[in-house]
Amino acid sequence: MSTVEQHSQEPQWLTAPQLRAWRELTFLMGQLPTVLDAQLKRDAGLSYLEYYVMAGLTEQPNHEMRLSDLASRSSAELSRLSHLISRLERRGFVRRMTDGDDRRFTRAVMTEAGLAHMAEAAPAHVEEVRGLVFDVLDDSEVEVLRSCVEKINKQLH
Amino acid sequence: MSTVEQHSQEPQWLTAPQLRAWRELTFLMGQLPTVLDAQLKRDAGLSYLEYYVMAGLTEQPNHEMRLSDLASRSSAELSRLSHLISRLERRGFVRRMTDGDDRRFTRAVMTEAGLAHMAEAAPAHVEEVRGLVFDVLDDSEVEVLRSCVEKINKQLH
DNA sequence: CGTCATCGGTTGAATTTTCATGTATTCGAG
DNA sequence: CTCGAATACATGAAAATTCAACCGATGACG
Repeated sequence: MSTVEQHSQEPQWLTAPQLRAWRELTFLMGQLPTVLDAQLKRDAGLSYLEYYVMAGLTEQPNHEMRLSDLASRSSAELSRLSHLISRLERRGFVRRMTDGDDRRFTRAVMTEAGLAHMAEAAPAHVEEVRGLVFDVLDDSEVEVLRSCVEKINKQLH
Repeated sequence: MSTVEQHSQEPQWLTAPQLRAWRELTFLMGQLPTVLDAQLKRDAGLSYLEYYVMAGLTEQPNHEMRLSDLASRSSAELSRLSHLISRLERRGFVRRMTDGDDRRFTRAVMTEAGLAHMAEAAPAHVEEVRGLVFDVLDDSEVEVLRSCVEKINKQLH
C-alpha cells in the first residue's frame, strides 16, 4: 500500500491516518498469530489453529461439533480442517463420529486425552495473551477496540 | 480459550469483556487476511504476503531492500521469504543482487514488470481494504484503533 | 594474519495447506 | 418413487511453509 498516484480512474487512496492505522493492523495480523503459535508450539506442541479448534470443541456442550460448524468458527476451509482433524485424531486428541440425524455430517469429539492436554496448555496461553494484549490496554480501551473490530468483522460476514 | 476453572496454581483467566474483545480479535486475524488473500489472488494472481512484500519494495527509494529487512517488515521468516522471492523472480517481478558493501546481504529489486503489476493491482486492493475496514469507522475510531493496536505491537517488538 | 564465531542467506526434506476431484447422503421436483 | 441436484466431507497430488543443516562472507580476538 503506497501513496503513489497513477491510473486513469483516479483511484481513491487511503488518508494518512488511515494508512498509519492500516500499517499497524497488518503488522498485528502478521505478528500476533506468529508469536502465539510459537508459544503454543513450545509449551504444548500445538499450532495456533490446532489450539483454537480444540478450544472451540472443548467449550461445546458435549465437547463436540460438526466439522462444517467448526470450520466456519475457526476461519479454516473444510479441507484444511479435515486434514487437521485427521492429525489430531492420530495423536489421540479427538475422534470422528458420523452424525446419526444426517449421515452427511461428521462430528469431531474431544477425547479425555485431548481435554487433559488442553487443560495443561490453557493457563500458559492465556497468560501469554494477557501479557501481549490486555496488560497494555485499560478497560475503556478494551471496549473501544472490541467495538471497532466488531464493526469490521460484520463486513467479513 | 474458555472460562473453565482448574489447575493448582489458580490461573488468572480473562475477564468477560476481555474475552469478548479477544474473540473478535482472533476472528479478525483469521478472516481479514483470508478475505484479502482471496481478492488479491482473484484480481492480481498474488498472495497476501506476495503483495505486501512487493508493496514494501515498491515504496523504497530504489525499489529495493535487503532480504533480512524485508523479512522483518513483512513478518516472514527469512527462509520463507527466500523461497517466496525465488518464485517472484521466476515470474519476472523481482530480481536478486548481492550487496556490494557487505557481500553477505542479498538485495531484492523490483523489475519494471513487477512495478507495472503492482500499479495494476493496487487500486482494487485499496478499494477492498477501504470497503472492509475504513468505511465502517469514523476518523476518531481510526485513531483510537491505531493507538490500541500500536500499543500491542510494541509488545511484539 | 590466522582461526573461530557470527551473520545473512540458501537449500532440500518434512510438514502443512491448497486445489481439484471423488463419494456418500439427503433433498426436491415431477 | 425416481432421478438429478446439492450438501458435507474425504482424499491425493501440487504448492507453500517450516525445519534443519549448510555455506560463504565478515568481524573479533589473540
